[in-house]
Amino acid sequence: MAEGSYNQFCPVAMAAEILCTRWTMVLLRELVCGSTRFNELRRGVPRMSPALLSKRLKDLEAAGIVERRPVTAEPGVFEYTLTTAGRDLHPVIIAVGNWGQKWVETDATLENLDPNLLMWDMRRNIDPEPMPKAQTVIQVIYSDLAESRRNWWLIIEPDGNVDLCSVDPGFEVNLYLSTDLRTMTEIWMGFTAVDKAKRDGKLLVTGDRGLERDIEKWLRLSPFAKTEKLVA
Amino acid sequence: MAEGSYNQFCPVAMAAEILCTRWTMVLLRELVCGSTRFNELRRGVPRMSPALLSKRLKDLEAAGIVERRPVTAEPGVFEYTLTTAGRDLHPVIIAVGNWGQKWVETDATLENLDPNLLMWDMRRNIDPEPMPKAQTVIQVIYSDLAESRRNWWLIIEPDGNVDLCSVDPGFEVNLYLSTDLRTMTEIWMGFTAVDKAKRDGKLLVTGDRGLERDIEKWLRLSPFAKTEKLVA
DNA sequence: CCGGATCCGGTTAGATACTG
DNA sequence: CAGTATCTAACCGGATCCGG
Repeated sequence: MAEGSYNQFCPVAMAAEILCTRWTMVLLRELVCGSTRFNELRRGVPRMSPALLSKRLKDLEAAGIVERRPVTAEPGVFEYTLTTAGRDLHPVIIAVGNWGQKWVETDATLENLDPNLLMWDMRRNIDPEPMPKAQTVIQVIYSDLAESRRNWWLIIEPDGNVDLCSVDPGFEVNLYLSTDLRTMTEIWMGFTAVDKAKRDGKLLVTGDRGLERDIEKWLRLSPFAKTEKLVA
Repeated sequence: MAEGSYNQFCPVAMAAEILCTRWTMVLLRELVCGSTRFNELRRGVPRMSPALLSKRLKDLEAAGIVERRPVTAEPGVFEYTLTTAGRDLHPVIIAVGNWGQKWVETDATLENLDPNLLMWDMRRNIDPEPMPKAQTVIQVIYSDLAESRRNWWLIIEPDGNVDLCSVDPGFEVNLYLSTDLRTMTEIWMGFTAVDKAKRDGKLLVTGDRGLERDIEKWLRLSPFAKTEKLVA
């Protein structure tokens, strides 16, 4: 009998033994979202110690959820990918996230503002389809933050790849979003509409008129933003 | 900022902070299944210490998932019931359980045999509808277990209420199920069919012919038994 | 009996630093 | 880049005890 076991044959308990240890669900979200490298995963779970991340990845591998493979082109570098069983956790993540969006208080959520996580999330959800077919640079300015976390650049390449920089890449900027971190997070979460933030003077959009007009097309919100919120 | 927080505004992380602490998912399963009293809950999570159960119930109450109310008829006795937010966790439990049924190895599951939990689960899933409209007593005999855990009686009252006894209640028995704990658990989990267990001589059913014939009607299996299993 | 609270020893997680 | 090592703090399990 395993050490940390609940000793219950019920599939909820058997699954919870694997899935409901500290950080595991958040780590799985990162994996489901497509992160594969150790340090890429670290960026998605910055408060998780590397030692624990390493242990959890081993546990998930032992559970048949994750596969660890050396990257042939880069010696000493490894890739963590979900197995079929791991990809099948998607409905679990969705169910947990939907419940959180619906029932966790907005105020509690907004106590955890983090520009790094927010920009990282925005980056991987940008839709390049409605963008110009040339390189496009969007600068986000959080006027309430200290210098080192204030300015962010999203660079959308013609091939649709999106890069994120926190230091000025030196390219011409096509669109500026000037706001504060809380407002941008509220928009991302679906708590506040882009139009309302603009009307309230909390979001200032300047630059290319086409990009500004299409902002609700290319700036995709959190996958859970559409879920109805039932508590304040 | 809360102590054990992941510090992530993502709804998966916010929900996981509440739901993915040790024992919580299993406790929620008990609540979803309808247990309301402290000691009734203990019976569903026997390996959880009462101190931790008490703490978790407080946490769930603070999270708006559980309501604790004194039972008016019985002073000093309390009832724990799910709020609307708590009942809305049903899809989460189902998603976790389905994943567990599909992907946790059968052998791992069957390392956690427990006649008490099994009978407790069977009790609350008996369907009285296809049963005779008189009191019906079913005795389950686990021939591989020690005396104290070998014999169990399920008593189905005419009104559909089902009682479970581990000491002989003295009633006339209408049907006997003689088997071993692993076989009965395999049947309950949907790993083995009743017919196959009978053919293999691992389950012996004697007594009322009508009850025997209808066994697959009134003996409802685990809610996850229908989920396809994809690993050995 | 019911509904916990208390104490103590072992395990787990966090912080930080360090290595190939 | 991809992790280990080490130390400390928090948490958990098990037993016991207590008031109504």
